[in-house]
Amino acid sequence: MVNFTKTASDPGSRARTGVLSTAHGEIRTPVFMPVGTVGSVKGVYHRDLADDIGAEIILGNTYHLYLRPGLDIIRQAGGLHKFENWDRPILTDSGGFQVFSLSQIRKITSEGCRFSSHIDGSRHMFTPENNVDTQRIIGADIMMALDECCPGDADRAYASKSLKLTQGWLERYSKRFKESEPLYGYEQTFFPIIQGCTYPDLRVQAAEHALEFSEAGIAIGGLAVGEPTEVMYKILEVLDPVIPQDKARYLMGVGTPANILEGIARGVDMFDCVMPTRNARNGMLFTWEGTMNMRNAKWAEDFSPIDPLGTSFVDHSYTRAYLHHLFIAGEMFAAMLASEHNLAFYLELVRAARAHIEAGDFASWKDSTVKRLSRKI
RNA sequence: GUGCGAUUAGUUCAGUUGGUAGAGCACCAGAUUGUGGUUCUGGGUGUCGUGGGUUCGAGCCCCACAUCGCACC
Repeated sequence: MVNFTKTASDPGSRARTGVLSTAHGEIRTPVFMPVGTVGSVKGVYHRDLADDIGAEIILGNTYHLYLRPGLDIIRQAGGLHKFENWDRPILTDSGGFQVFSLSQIRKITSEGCRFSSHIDGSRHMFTPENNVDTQRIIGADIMMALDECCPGDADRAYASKSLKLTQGWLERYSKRFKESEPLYGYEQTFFPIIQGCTYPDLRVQAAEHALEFSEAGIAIGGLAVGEPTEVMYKILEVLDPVIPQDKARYLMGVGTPANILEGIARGVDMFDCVMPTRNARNGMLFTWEGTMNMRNAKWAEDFSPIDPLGTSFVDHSYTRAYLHHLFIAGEMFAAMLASEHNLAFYLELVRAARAHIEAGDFASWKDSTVKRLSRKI
């Protein structure tokens, strides 16, 4: 049985620690989940993901995996865990966000969403029912409900209409989930998603509805999609008292190191974001002292370690000058080293947060840390 | 040795009837939030080969020289 247990709370904030138990192992929260869209965390060995970085769970994406390699291949492989050789937990996003962000041609109705593939233009449709079936085939430990991600600047009428659609889909998704079985002999759970855009009353209504379908956890979607950061924090504060303490809270797609600490301070347990890996490929490193753009000429003759405070082996095995050279030369090794560093930093960040929550001094630590993290060096 | 062509940003090259120069790439910066190994934004970094001449004014016209390329002897 997939379940969440709260283990400690911080006296100065809403932060808490917990354990989410799944068939593929326990996840200690707060946690950051590296994104592995198409069955790979880009540029990182699974060995390093587990042992060097310390990832306890990674993501896969239903939209991408459905289009390529396709469900037949994944079923033949025995599920995504076996296919990509990862024996720790996996969470799959439903693909609702990708239909929103990637597909040029899409039509959303109460039945589901029609879209055309960004790969070959072929036409497809996701319904709540076939989305459950698809995530059963992928075999994720945690499946995500199909939802419509509302733009951050949507007006109230649109946000309200969109929310109703998401809620109708959720009811059908939950029904199909209960009526279906796992394919590979281990239990799966699913998280409903709270939408409602930037409107507090819609968010509360959305949370109350979604909680009816929540098992171990619940997700907060539709944030960090164009609205100001303060608005996102405000929504988290509105939702915190509405969600019971025994549900894991997953803030989807967020974010910067500062966003994560502020999210933890507002009761969030789980995060995922492409930022550590995508920005790594563009030469940006996150460190305890701030961000570094490794493409900048100032690193050309800096023969000190990549990050003296870093926990990854790459931080101490290679110099800044070398990494700078690799980026300027366009070497794929540059993206690999930077991705390894950034993910190791993100995981160290949430490990440190857990330690400070357990020590009871998270709030003050968070305030001083956020300032350091936001600098440019 | 002779003839022809070329010489403009780091590089490859544009540059109108003469009005003190632009583009791609590179380079230098910035962005990136449920990932299309992307993408986007901003920045011109110059002794127009050298020295003379014509002209109110020359990257452009004239002369000489230098260097490179091609062809011929």
